[in-house]
Amino acid sequence: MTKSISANAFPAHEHDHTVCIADALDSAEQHCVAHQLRFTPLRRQVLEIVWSRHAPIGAYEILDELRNESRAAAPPTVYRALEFLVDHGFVHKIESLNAFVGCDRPDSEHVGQFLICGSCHQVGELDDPEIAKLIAKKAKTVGFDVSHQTIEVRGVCSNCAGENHA
Amino acid sequence: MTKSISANAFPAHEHDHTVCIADALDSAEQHCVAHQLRFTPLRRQVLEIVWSRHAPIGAYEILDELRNESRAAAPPTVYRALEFLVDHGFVHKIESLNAFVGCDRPDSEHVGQFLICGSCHQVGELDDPEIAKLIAKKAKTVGFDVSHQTIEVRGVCSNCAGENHA
DNA sequence: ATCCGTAATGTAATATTATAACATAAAATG
DNA sequence: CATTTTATGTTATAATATTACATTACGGAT
Repeated sequence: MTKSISANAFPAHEHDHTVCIADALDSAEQHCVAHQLRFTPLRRQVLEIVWSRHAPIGAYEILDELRNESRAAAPPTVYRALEFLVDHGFVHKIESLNAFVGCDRPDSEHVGQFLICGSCHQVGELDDPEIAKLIAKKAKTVGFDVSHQTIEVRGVCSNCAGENHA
Repeated sequence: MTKSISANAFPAHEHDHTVCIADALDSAEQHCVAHQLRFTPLRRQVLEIVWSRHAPIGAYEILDELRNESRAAAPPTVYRALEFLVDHGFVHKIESLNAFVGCDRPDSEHVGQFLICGSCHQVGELDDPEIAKLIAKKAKTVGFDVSHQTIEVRGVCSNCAGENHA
């Protein structure tokens, strides 16, 4: 069975963040061991900060958190850690927000399709091959050969839609 | 017949820019008249600059052009004109580039799907309802109600793919 | 035509996001 | 343990975008 939505997509608002953060860090660590990547303290720390927010976080917010955790840091510190995390699929950049979210599926070569809730500001991640294929196919009809897709969708998640019943 | 790709998508590299720029300005002007929008000299000038590039152009590049054309200008001048142009569909923002491209179809309520050529840096615009519908449908399966889609695709356009024959 | 209210633009300052360049430190490799 | 590479520290600056407030131009009422 292929999951078409990430495990971290719009968890119930009350869910236990500590567990999913720990899972994500473990998963990243395992992936790094398996692929001979250096999961340094800084990279782990940045990934933990990203996950802790559980919503898109800006580079300078990460920087503030690092400093709160009494780590000497400047912008390049953060951007370099993010570059590593993005390159290896532990984090995605949301272009339309200039912000970053954690991804718990570093292994799959997925094209993230992001669902950005305008109410709770959390981001769910679809990884639907049908969407990717349709786009590639349509582009091909005009002779365009696709190498990468950026898909970011605004709207309202189910948790938030359900909360207006008052 | 519904066109699924914009007239401005990847014209031959030798095409006559002056004509498409003039067409776009005329089209924008007509739209503004019809909708009681003020197509001021500044807005026209910015739109013309955007179209002249015929590829994504940054706000500060527009600013430089304005100044070249001996118009007093500061960043807000540009960003406000762009806001108007984007709001009314004369220009789209390419989020992944922090840059802007002209659109020649202000009327249609289209969700632009942008094809960004990594070689010539031009941008084609698909406006394919199937893609939009599929995304909305897939999002719905996880309870997400879509209001806006940002779709930006990297790759190589047909003109550029054909140019490597040496 | 003149006044008035609104919308657009001018202007100065500053916020936010991101990178360049070079120095230092830590780790992997032979 | 010496060497090479990779990662991080540090300073400065580039690139993108907005806030706040002053001024001007426009559109509608009289």
